[in-house]
Amino acid sequence: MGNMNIKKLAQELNLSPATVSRALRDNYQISPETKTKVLAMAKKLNYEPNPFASNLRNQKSKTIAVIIPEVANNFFSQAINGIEEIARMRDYHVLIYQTHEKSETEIAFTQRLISGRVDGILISISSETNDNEHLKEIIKNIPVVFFDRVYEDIDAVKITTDDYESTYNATCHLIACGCKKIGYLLALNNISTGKKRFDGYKNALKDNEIPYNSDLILTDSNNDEENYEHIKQLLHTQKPDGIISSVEEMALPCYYACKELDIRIPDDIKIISFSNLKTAPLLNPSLTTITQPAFEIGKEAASIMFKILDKKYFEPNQTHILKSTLIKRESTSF
Amino acid sequence: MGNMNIKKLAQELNLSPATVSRALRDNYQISPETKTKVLAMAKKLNYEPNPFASNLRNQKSKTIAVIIPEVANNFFSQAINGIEEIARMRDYHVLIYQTHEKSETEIAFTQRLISGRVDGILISISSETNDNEHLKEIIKNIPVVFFDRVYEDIDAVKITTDDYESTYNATCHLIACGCKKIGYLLALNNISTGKKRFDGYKNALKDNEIPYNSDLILTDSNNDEENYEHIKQLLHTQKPDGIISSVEEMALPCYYACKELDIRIPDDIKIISFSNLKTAPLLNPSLTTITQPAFEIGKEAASIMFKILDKKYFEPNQTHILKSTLIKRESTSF
DNA sequence: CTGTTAGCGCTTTCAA
DNA sequence: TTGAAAGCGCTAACAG
Repeated sequence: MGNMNIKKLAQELNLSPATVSRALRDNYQISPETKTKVLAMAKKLNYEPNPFASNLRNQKSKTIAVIIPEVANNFFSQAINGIEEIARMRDYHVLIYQTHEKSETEIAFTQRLISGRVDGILISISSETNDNEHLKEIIKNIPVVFFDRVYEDIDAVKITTDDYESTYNATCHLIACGCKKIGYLLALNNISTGKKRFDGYKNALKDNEIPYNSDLILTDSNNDEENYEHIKQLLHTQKPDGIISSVEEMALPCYYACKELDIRIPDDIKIISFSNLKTAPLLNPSLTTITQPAFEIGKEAASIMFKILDKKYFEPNQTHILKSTLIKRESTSF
Repeated sequence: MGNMNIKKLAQELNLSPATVSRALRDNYQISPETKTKVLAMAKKLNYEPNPFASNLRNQKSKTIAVIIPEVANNFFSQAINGIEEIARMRDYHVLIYQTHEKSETEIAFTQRLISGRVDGILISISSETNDNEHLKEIIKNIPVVFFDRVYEDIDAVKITTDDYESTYNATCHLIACGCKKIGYLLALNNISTGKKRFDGYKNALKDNEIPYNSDLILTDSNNDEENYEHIKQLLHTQKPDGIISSVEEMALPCYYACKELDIRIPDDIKIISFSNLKTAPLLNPSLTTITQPAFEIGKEAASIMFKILDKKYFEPNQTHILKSTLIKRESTSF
């Protein structure tokens, strides 16, 4: 029977399209009888309004975009879960874009979105990024909420966790456990998220009067094998008795390397990592983690986006900070 | 400067909107000089065509929908990764919908999509589902590709893995390792995916002349705590020497239960599970897994969708089967 | 309470 | 090679 549309539906009912439109949108001007008739016929004929026509007419899309580095990541997939949950409650649609950490891809996506395809953008920036002119531009036209990985120098709402405190506390914890030579696996060091985490580590050392030693710092090389070799080297040559890993992706090869080098965790070395790995307690031994409330961050970011869209949000540049949890595992006993 | 549109852009260039439109779409009728002028101005003014206007006009959306049970799942997040990769190459947009295993939600989503909001739908069905009239309906209007979790009785393209062979081989492997009493953690038993996996187990037993014992079968109860208690009970009362888990979500509590009950893996019991957990080799001991090529399934599903959209696909009801891998871990030695 | 009409921004005949 | 005009399906003014 081809595609249904409001005109055909109106004909079927001997009404004008306008009346049908109003009835479907539960407009107060329409008589109850007409409404029920229209609704019944719409259901019977399986009518769904064409969203592009409405979007074009209304200049809004009932859609939000989520730009993230990677879906297949324990943090981001949980965050999407939270975002989608809120969006569904509002009958909004969710578009997903992965940058794979490439600044170029991020720019291309944001550029495409200035067309009005979405009512708002939730973004967690790529680690490669440093130039953010594209976002400063787009922010003038579309509401943007940053989450987890944010630009410090952009005026916008930001949802993060307490990156600085997390590593500060974790480092202090290791020191309290007797560690004297704590290595740091550094990632995201181009962006504030990574810088804050690193600062937390450095300041914890300073406050505990442990000298900072750059030989104990290993920077992510964005190449799995290379990374693994570097980690092995660090463990072998420096023999740290503690490790703080700023991302899960570096903690895991560190685990492998310890196995290969016969370094016992936690006796020879204690490892704490940012991680949202659900099986952390099952690892051998358990991974002590700084766990971010990923799901809640997603929900919070989406909720605030809807407040903005509803014009019910009045603190345009506020940063909301949710707390991460340092999860110590019984089985690892630290 | 408000929102740019093709009319303003045309004015700026002293051309008609029609010409500008053609130039932007690289129409052969337009002179090269005009094209370069138009392109330059479009870039300068940050012009992006309004997608809703084009979609309305062209009756297509450059968007595909992905309907899945859950994003925060190792299999599905990797599959999305594959889908998004292919979509990006074609400048397509990807909408994500999570059913959370609820049939009702699945129906609501598909219903909303008959409006033409998307050019195609990739779906992995919810485990709760049994009625699929909604999909039979929608399939008449929009191309649908099923992946991983499919309806057997719907005529459509399907991408799956070799569910039957996977559990058949895994079970044979356990038997070859000396297991005589193999339990089965049953999930997805309403849908063909789960049924095939279960059949593989049962037939492997039969072919090895091991009697089927329903006391060794534990059905997923959709409640984490309840599940955990049931698993503990199974382990305690039946004392199986092997376990096949049809989903990762049941293998992990089984691991916990073994720890609690002091059952040694793999000495007392050997566990094999469907799983796309990247850290499986780091578990204590390593989890032997049936690992599905999640990323490749996503890519394959998306590729075939685009062939369909390009009218270059001519086997409407074909099922494509990708092979899973039984990954044995050295450290577990089985 | 309902109908007529115009227009959202784009593309595509048809005409020049 | 370019322009004028119509229309995709919907909704909001305006009119009755």
